[in-house]
Amino acid sequence: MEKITINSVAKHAGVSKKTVSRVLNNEANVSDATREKVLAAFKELDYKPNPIARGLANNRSFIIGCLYDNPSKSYITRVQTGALAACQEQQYNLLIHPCELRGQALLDNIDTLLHTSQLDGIVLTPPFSDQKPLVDFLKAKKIPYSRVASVLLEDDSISIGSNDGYAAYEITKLLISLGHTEIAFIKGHPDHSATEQRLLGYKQALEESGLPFKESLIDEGNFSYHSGEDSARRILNLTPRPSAVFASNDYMAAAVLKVASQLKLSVPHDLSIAGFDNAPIARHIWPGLTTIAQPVEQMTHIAVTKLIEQIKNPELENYQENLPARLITRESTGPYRSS
Amino acid sequence: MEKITINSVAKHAGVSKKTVSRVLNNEANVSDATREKVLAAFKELDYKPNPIARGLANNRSFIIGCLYDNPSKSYITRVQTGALAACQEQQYNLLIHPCELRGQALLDNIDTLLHTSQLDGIVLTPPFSDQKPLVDFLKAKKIPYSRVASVLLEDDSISIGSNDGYAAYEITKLLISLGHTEIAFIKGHPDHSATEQRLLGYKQALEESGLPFKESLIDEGNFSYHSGEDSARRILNLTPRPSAVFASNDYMAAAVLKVASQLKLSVPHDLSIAGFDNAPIARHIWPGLTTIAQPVEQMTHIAVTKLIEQIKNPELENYQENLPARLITRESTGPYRSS
DNA sequence: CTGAAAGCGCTTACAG
DNA sequence: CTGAAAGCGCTTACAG
Repeated sequence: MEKITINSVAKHAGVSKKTVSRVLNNEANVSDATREKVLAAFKELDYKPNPIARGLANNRSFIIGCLYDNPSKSYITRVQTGALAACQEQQYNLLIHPCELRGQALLDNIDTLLHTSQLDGIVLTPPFSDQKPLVDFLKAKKIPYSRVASVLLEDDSISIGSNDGYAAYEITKLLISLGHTEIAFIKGHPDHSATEQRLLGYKQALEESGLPFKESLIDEGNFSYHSGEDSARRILNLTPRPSAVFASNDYMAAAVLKVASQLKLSVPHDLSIAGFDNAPIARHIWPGLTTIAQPVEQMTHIAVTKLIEQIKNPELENYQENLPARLITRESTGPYRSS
Repeated sequence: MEKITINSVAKHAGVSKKTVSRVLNNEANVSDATREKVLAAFKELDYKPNPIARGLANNRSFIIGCLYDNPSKSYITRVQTGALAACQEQQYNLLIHPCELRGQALLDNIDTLLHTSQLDGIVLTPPFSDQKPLVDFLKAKKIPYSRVASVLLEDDSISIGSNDGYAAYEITKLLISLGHTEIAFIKGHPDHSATEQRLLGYKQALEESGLPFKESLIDEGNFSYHSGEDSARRILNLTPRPSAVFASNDYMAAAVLKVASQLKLSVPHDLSIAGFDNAPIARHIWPGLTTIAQPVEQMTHIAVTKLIEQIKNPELENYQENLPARLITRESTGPYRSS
């Protein structure tokens, strides 16, 4: 069978290919009768426009790039799900680009990506979304981008956030309401702005409840399970031992649970544990983790949708939105008991 | 700044654009002197060929599609990692396409994908890689494809496998060598051919050791954590209670561990548990899971590399390879003790 | 409301 | 070994 192109359709419908193009792009200035004829031809010939030809004529690729560097597979999958849905709705393709923030020559890497894949736009996920040099680079190159981030900058870019600080505040408040006063905190990776936000929420909850902030209860993690194990060993050997631990993500919280088990501590009887992210592991371990669920898919979906809208219409003003997170209470947190 | 195209390079180097094209594609029949001149021009102008224009002229997109439908995020990520690496090595882009095997009109979905994204080829991961109708469809459409699969068909397609049956045999043998005779088995999702392969390996190990195969010890799962919980509740209430459980993947094995904890059974003292896949959860829970590690990234890498080679040279004969899996022993398995 | 021309940045024949 | 022409399947000006 021969190839069905815009020319076949034009011939079949008895119009010029420019007219076919108009119908294809939903342009005005086509009479209803003509439009009908062309649409009928589309159906009869089972015509599918060639996006490559379209791209060349338009100087567009209809491809959005998605940048990430995250140890959590479930987070990545959620980002992809949201981005993919938005792309499909608008007939765009999604190109995934995992890469290391700390890798050499990030900007070179991105520059090459932009050229070789001819991206029309790029969506930045944490920690890239908080990288000033990267954002400036894209701005200078005039590449449309949008950010899925934990902080809304006073930037003029498209950013979709979720209030990490407030969520951390809420979960700390929960621990306090259960009677805990010695609450350890495990920090995340310093490259992520969420790390600082979550710590701020923790501090604020303590302060509001009149509890002292103790530097000795703060431990450095980096979001990995392994770092959580190390932190847990240090924290659970403190005297007095904290009665609760709030880890900045669920992997580290799961590691705390493991170390607690090894130390024969019963959770939540001897120790309450809270995490962040609602990763699958939060419900795959026992006891399940009390944690924070963010609407990651939805955030990414909006970020990509707005990005494509801006690509189609560069005049569009920028868009910022903060979506709410949700506290999920499971079995890993319980009332304080003196030991 | 103006755009650098093949014309700019041709002018700069003082040759025709056809000659530039030859250098670009590493074709023969270019004098060394000319080649040098052109290469120098590439550098001086920082020329990057436009893949879209190339694609249109070639009737190629330089895009490979990756099809998957898998509940395990870590598996998906591993597949993507391998596929992405292979694509980048050969200057291809990767398009991810999660979709439901059981969804309505799979073939329509794929047909649309092929057209709207202009894929040059497609890599099938389980369970798609075992779908005869899908494979036949691609063959009829003459779309190059390759399979990452648990079974090598006597098919003429590119397939990269790993011997699931043998791995399941090995892990069952391990349990038997530890003294277990009542070993329950939780099956995976029926759509995956791995499900049957793993059961076969289990059976073979029993048989070889002179142990009877008991239908009552086999439970239906579907690879999800939830199904593992259900199976575990049934299995751990059997009389006599099995002293070991081999679950067809790690999520179900983790669920068995959870149910065992709830029933106050100590692992591995009262119950040994083995999984499959070496998912992150296998080392994130305590005790860690004895399991099987397959070289998923490597399998996918080879599958995509061979696919692209075949796209570039359709004369190439098909390629089949089986990679070995590896048994990983952790704390969840131990010697049999009578209760 | 409709169309003929030129062009997007490359490559495939075809000449020489 | 090198190049001028035509074309890939669309779209953007420009006319009418």
